[in-house]
Amino acid sequence: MNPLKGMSVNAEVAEILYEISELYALKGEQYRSRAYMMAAQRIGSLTEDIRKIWQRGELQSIPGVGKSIAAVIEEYLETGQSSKLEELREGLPRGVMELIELDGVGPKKAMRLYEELGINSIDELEKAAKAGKIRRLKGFGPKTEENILQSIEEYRRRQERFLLGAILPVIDEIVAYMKGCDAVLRIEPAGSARRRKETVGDLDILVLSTRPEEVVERFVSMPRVSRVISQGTTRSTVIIGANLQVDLRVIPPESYGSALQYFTGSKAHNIKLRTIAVKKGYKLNEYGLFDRETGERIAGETEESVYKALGLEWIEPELREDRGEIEAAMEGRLPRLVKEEEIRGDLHIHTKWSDGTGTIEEMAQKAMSLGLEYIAICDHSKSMGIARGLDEERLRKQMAEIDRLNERLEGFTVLKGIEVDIKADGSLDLPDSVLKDLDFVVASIHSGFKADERQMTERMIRAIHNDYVSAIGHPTGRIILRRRPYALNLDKVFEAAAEQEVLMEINAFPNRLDLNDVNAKAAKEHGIVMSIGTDAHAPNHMEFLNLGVAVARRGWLEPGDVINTLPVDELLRKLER
DNA sequence: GCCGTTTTCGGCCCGACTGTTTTCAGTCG
Repeated sequence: MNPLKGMSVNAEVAEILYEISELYALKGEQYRSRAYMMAAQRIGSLTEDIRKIWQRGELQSIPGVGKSIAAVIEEYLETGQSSKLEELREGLPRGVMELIELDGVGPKKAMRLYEELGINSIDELEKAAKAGKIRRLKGFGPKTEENILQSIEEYRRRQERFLLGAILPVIDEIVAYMKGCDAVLRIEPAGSARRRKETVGDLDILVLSTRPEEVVERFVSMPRVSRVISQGTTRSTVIIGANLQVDLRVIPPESYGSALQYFTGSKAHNIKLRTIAVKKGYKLNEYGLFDRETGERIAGETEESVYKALGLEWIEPELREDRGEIEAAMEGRLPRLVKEEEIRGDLHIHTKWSDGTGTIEEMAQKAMSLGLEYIAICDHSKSMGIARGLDEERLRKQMAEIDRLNERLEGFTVLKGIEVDIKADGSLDLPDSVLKDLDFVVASIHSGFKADERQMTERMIRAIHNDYVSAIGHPTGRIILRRRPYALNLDKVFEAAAEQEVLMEINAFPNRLDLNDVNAKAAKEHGIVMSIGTDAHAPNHMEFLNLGVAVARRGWLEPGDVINTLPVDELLRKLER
């Protein structure tokens, strides 16, 4: 059974290259390792199916892919295997790879543990550490041994990453506590949270202060800190709760912009930026942009000043993934990203009629309080028995209730909709005779996830060809950290959707975010317009709209790419068939 | 292994912190 099944081919190829990169790192070939890492990262972000690029013979046009890596990719696409990977794996027991998962253990230590003590698994490492064998190695000591044991403990209860939606409230908590210290002049979350990545591995908090020690002191004494990993004069790392790592950086005021830039990342984005700096005779770090010769400060107070001095437009944090944004900034063709305040409605709402907890009116009231102008009620259809899905009769009743409610509401519209189930054969769970009377039809797959790619793709394309479908709901079906996307040829799905002018949903529910950023960008490139819906099952779920906007922004979407930026009358005109 | 208005060879981002070292290597972000 191929563990990569269900991933896109691009993700499979990236995965292979990542593993090769890690194996080279263990062998001490850091530059070769990095080359594979860069190529993997870039391929994971490609919006075009890599098979197409290969068929055109243009693999080497991908930045970071040269002759050798192109050959690895080609072999993998042809045979589903990589002889280079096999070869590297043979040279090293699998367990050694496991060791570098531990905090504080990198390729060098892992290899020495393996070569000198024959350790090739985390379990063996634990035994050796408990027996006091680690401290006897040259360059290791009692402290390292103790840290290894602690890291093993953390590794075992570690949750790889956290949902963005779960992390944002924690950030608010930390910011509020830190503001209680008057040495804190300004505090800002940076890192992947600022980039609004769908999952966050750890938190980076940036503080402006002229009294850094006091700030660090406040930081390590936060209420939920369970372990202090490091505590310096300008920098500290702690674990809060069971396993959330939080990094603090304290920066003097004059370096605000460069520090914010630096700590926002991503790593790949920053490396590229610093390479540009080097070529221009500068040095870029968290304190500013400096002339390499004279040491003179060129920029640093604002992020804009740093980008400008490097010949770039300022780049929105959500774009900073080295997915082409630096090239776009050089050429002045960055997108004008859609903003949260431009979203006028939520196009995927559940109510008590099926498995939601709010009435239609409660959902409308909440939407109004959020400043929205409309919502689309999209309860489940009948085959979702568990969710009390609606049959035609109940749906008609709901539609009548919405009509009555709309008569009472001013400056707000409740749209009549449905989240209709796409059945195994691609037909829909409700007849056209009722779908045609709705304003907004979301069609989604909720069963039969195990079907193969061809079946799944055909099923979805058939649904796209229904005359009354407005949008495909959570198109890939993935649940972040839990369920892989179903096998689907998205390229073909997007082609059909573009041709039929069917929307693709960006489902904003925290553990869905489906389409994701890369797929949203790919859909845009196919000429598809997207709809953002929170899939709210309770009134406060509508606050997740910001997560959907985050995905859209990370997918380079502009206001015209998102249908809910339209006022309700224009929206309805667009949806007419 | 990749890449090129300093280069087709010789570089490859940069600094903080820790633990082990008496001046630095490894790791991390």
